[in-house]
Amino acid sequence: MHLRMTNQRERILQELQKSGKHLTADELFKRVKKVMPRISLATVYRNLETLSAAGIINKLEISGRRKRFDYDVSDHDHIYCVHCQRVDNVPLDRTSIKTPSSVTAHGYRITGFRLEFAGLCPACSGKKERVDTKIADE
Amino acid sequence: MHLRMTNQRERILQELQKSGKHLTADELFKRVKKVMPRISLATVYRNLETLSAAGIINKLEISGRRKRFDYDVSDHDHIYCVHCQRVDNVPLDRTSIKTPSSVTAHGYRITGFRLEFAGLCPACSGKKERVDTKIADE
DNA sequence: ATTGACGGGTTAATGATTATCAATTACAAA
DNA sequence: TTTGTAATTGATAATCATTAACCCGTCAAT
Repeated sequence: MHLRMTNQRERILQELQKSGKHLTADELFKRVKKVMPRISLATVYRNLETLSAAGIINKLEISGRRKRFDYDVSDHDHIYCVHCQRVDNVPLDRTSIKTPSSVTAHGYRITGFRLEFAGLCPACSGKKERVDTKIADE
Repeated sequence: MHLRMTNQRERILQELQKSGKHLTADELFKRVKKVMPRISLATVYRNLETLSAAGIINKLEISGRRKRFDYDVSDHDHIYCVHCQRVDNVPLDRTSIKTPSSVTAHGYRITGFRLEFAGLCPACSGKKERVDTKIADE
């Protein structure tokens, strides 16, 4: 099952790579639109789904609502800003995490895990001092 | 800042505790409705938000779309079934996870982390054999 | 040329959650 | 008690992200 590289599919992929960021479908749509004004948002969603299903890109489901997509498919974890929703990579030693035994996991057959850090990005950390109290009980 | 315990607020809390599960707003709504038929879904959403903001219950944002609420506010991680969405606790030693330094985390001020396991619950694991292939590339 | 699968664009629909708003209730001061 | 004020409720509309439906165009194999 190899997949056809259509113009829009390729452009979506290119823009994601070029950005070097973890973009939402909507953000990517805006970028691609600049170069392909007639592209549809549905096409972006469809192709992001197709591409991630094919393992070419990575679909991230971070806390909060919108999915983000990552050109980097290698194993790594993420950190997101609780204030501006920005997402960055966290190069971390994942080997420290021991998969719990089936017993402790109520008999589940474990297929994977996800580690995600939360915090304030440099920009938001600087701007807001009193956010700390709000973050504390979140 | 203490919060007023209204009838509906208390009942929502009670039902969540009684269930012993990780329920969605909607599931909880159905349960509470049996005993308070006039309660509104919005009231359930509002109070779950209020209660979790006050630290009385825990709001879980697991992969996927719907939020779930947990009566247990102690530090623990979760596992969810990729097939039926069920969520269970994972008693795990969280101390094994080292918070990355600010440097590796792009200068973030880290406030917390979330570890979440995915898998097939006993029920779904038994029923479906060929799900494995589907799960594999997800 | 014909067929048929695959994408694409447009638009409508869905599902979860949040916002709005008028009516009601709780509580504290008079 | 009465009254003023603010919080809370129920009903409903709105929002947001995502997906589905639909029809049309393109290209590759027949």
